[in-house]
Amino acid sequence: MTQFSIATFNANSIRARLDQILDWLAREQVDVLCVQETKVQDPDFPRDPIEAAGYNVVYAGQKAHAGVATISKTVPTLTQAGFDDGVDAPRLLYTRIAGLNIVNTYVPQGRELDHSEFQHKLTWFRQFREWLEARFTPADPVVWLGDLNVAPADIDLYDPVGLRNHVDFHPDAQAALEHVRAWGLVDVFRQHHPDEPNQYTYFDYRARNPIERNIGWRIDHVWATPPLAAVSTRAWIDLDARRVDRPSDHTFLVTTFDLNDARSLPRLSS
DNA sequence: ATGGTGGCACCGCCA
Repeated sequence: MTQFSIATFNANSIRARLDQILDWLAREQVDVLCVQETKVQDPDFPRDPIEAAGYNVVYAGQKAHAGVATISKTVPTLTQAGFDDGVDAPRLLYTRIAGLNIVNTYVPQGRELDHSEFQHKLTWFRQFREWLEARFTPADPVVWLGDLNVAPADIDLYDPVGLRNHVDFHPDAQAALEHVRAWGLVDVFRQHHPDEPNQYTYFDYRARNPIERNIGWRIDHVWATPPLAAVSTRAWIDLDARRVDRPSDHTFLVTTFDLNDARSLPRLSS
């Protein structure tokens, strides 16, 4: 049984986390790693060391903020950065790999409820659903993953009461994310871990010992269309990859799929 | 604890 593994990681600067990423790839041997917050403009992207490690990489970035990259063992047959208007290029990177439509996104965080960036966040989700609708149907093999900057439910963060009005947990943000889900997506991590608490992908390193004190959020996600979710075999959060000497605040989130079970995967051939 | 740390910019901004 061939397992196809796809991971996501908000690096908060791919140059600062390059050693961590290369070490992790060497150990986990995933087929695809989607990276967010690369924080580097394309001419300065560290593609040589990634290719030297035996991986292909495509990327769309800008100076200092946002930016996405998709690292893969095989070369994507299709690549597109950003929405069609080209305005949001550093937040969305679409690739087609092994017949799967892989959408790597870094959703706007939103800053504060009364900030225009929060409206941008809500608009972004609506725009993203339209982007999906224009290209795919829920019968296609589509996987959407990345830093989605929303904890979908109370179980997905450490203090659902105190953080009710946080931009990553506000009902408006949850509804905007739900609007995308309702197009036809399944939370693959939750599918494998229903009702399991304390499964977090983000630990704010402004708090002291956030992992030990469980100060976490599940805001990074892997969502898939039903036929693809149906052949997912596992999903897990890799807390061990965190570096003590240079801690990242997000973790690696990994999902595997059994692509040999292709009966339910129409249009899988690339 | 309305702080805290970390990254990259440039001497503040963003998360």
